Amino acid sequence: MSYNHEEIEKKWRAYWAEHNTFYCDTHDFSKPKYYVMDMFPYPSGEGLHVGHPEGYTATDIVARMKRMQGYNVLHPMGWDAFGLPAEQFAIKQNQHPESFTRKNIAHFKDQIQSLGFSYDWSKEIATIDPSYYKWTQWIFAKMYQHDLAYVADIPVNYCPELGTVLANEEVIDGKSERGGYPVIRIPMRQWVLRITRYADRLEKDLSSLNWPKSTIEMQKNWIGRSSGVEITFTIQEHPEQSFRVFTTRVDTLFGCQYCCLAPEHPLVKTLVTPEQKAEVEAYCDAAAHKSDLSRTSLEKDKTGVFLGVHAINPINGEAVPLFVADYVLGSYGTGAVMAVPAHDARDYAFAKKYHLPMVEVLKGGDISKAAFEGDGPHCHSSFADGLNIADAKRVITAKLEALGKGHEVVNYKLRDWIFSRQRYWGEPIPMVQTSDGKENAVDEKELPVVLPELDDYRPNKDGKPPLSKAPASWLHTTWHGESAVRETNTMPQWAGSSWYYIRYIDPQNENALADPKLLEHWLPVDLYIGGQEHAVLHLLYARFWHKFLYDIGVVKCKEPFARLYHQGMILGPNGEKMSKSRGNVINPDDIVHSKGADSLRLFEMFAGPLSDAKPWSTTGLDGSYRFIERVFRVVDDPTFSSRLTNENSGELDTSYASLVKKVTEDFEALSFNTAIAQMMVFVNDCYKAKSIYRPYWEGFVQMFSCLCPFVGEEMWQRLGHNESIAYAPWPTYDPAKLTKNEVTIGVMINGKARDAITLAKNATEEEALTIAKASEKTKHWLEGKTIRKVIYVPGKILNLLIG
RNA sequence: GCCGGUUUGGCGGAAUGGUAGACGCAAGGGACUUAAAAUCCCUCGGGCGAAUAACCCGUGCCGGUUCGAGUCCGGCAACCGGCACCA
Repeated sequence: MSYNHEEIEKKWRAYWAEHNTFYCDTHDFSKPKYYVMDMFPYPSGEGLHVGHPEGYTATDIVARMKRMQGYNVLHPMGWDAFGLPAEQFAIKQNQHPESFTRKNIAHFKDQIQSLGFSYDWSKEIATIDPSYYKWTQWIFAKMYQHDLAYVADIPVNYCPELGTVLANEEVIDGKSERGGYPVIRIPMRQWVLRITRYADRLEKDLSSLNWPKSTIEMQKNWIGRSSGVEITFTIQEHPEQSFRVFTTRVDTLFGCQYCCLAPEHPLVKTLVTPEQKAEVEAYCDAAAHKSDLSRTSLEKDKTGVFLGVHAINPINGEAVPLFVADYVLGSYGTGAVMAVPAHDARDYAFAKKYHLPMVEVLKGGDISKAAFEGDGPHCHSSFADGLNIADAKRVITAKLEALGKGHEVVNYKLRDWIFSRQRYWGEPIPMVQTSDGKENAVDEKELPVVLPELDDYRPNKDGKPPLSKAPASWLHTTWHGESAVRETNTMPQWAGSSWYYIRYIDPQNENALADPKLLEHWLPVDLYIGGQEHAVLHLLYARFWHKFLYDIGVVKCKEPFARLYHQGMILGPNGEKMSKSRGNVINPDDIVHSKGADSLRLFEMFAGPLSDAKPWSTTGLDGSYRFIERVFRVVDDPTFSSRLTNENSGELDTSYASLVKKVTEDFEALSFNTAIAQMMVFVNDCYKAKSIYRPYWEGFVQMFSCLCPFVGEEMWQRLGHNESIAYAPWPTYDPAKLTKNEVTIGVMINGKARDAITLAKNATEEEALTIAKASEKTKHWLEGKTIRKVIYVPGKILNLLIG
């Protein structure tokens, strides 16, 4: 009998299911809690990808270790099940997207269970369950009541050919991803969430998180906090009129040569002179029809039109021309800027194009060649002359404040979140419009607003949502006795994933998102692993909802995910991203069948650091399989198992202590590849040893079972245990066994490694020197030389400087 | 352009500032076998060499700090990811 992965995996999968091995009693507060979760998958028709098991294995290892360490571990899984592919499938096949989605979920679940993850399936949730989206809708309704949701006419990507609105991700270079038809921007009624109200907290609280630096930076950049000064300019020709600009470089105010309004700025229409009117209107019309993309793809070409009026610079009373220019964004700051050609690259380009003057107000560059954006002493700046940027900002701001013409402000790049989609397969937005045109949130007791069945899931040609064709019995309802019409927009896919970590804690609760006591105990999530592609959107949206729930007292902590980690991609064997078109896709089912789930898990963890992209390697997978066989042989093959003894000869003491220490630390640090390397070292040592102390081998099997749970359980049973290995107490080690009395250290001569000596760990410098001098190699190097200096670091190095 | 990350043998990768290359893959050799597979053991950065003798070179490139740098500091390059007229 040898290692038969199929038989072993089948046996233990059934055992875990039958014994409910991984059930987590969330009400049991007697043990410390550990909440570890994965980003839940979208159950596509394609089935599981080999990338999925990577992150899932990582969380599973940690979950298993924590269980053995005595934690009450919550390790759930669920389904992010609304989404476009199911809707498109439904349109094509003219059947409800739910049946397709449920089938995919069943397939995903079977695949995931074949991989031996220790999920507590009693916590399983799907975002498409009405019992789940009831609470997604509840959160939206609460947000509306707290003035965080509003309706606005927002330009959307509309594709006339397809007759539908598209998400930004579905628009590539101004054309629809499917079909390649032109996409235009037209305003449409949309629900919007006021995430901007949370911009400061979303930024500030990033510092409290144990998250990858890159992700924190991405979120910071996305939020885009920027502090500067708002300055009021009055119009020379209409002294009663004024506008405000935002600048981060108030120190250059004396260099302002013109000002620009965005085409959307309300003053454009009212200020423009009759002579300029035609040209300005044509310019603004053109800008309005440009998509964001084509407006920004113009990049270097800065254009604008003079409005015929002038603005007065409050710092020196100078009148400067006022333009409309589409390089100024209507949606950021005040929608107006002061232009300092000498010290801003964009203003420089614009001034060059229209032959506008420029004045250098800060020395250090050459403005005949380019704008100078560095620091230096100011000039042509009156009382700010000679000051650097920071000091000039201070004195000029103070002056503006004294004049009542300026004050410090903070701006954010972050925009409000367009939350509605003109699609069928999403959560209905729980709003109704009464005949007075007012928007009203559906009462909690009326939730959920269940998606109605439709005859036809296609979007309307006019871009109206599919739900507008819902039966009248659904569309027409009442609100507090008044007749009302239901909202037909649905929520984006991000909605359900913005709070699912809360629902896992208490998934059956019918009266609340979850029991408050449980929430207080279990949140935040201790470890959250998923792809970096969610670094901004999902992770920012979830933080936003969490902070809102904090504000209304639902959760007690400020952040949902204390520790976050991103797994790297599994690349094809050729080192390229896996894709059907490249023909380098590896199917996990094939691997589970040929080499077993344990081999797949072990390989993916051993291939390299968790966060790195790693190429698939068939020979590497074979290596993992061989290692499992090598391990299994110790209990399975009598020539090895006969070496297991109950008496400790001591020969594996150091190796075992190193193993336990290293594996415990590395698992905690998610450094699985090095933990596995140490396990291999230990197994190699066991192979060489005359006898293997049984408790050491059992400790090894426990740690190994976190990686390879099927074969781990099998070995545990063969070692004589009747209970699952999952709750066996985590191995400990005697630190004294780690400190060998003798160590080998390097001997350096003038900083170059020349020799190695073995000596007592705590040997003195004199002793080390004596031993080194007795060594042939060192003796050779010292011949005829004088030792000028000795650097001795006990246990590390002996460096002799000679001359 | 800006912000992050990466760069170490034939390959994946190890190295609290202390003998670079752990562990694995591939390759080569040996044992076992009638033979093969499997398994077990050994070798395996480059150069010079008969050598598992000695020496020299070596962690993308150029400099610096240090007794000592893959690791710290300054500059540069290439690649990957994100953002991109945000005033």
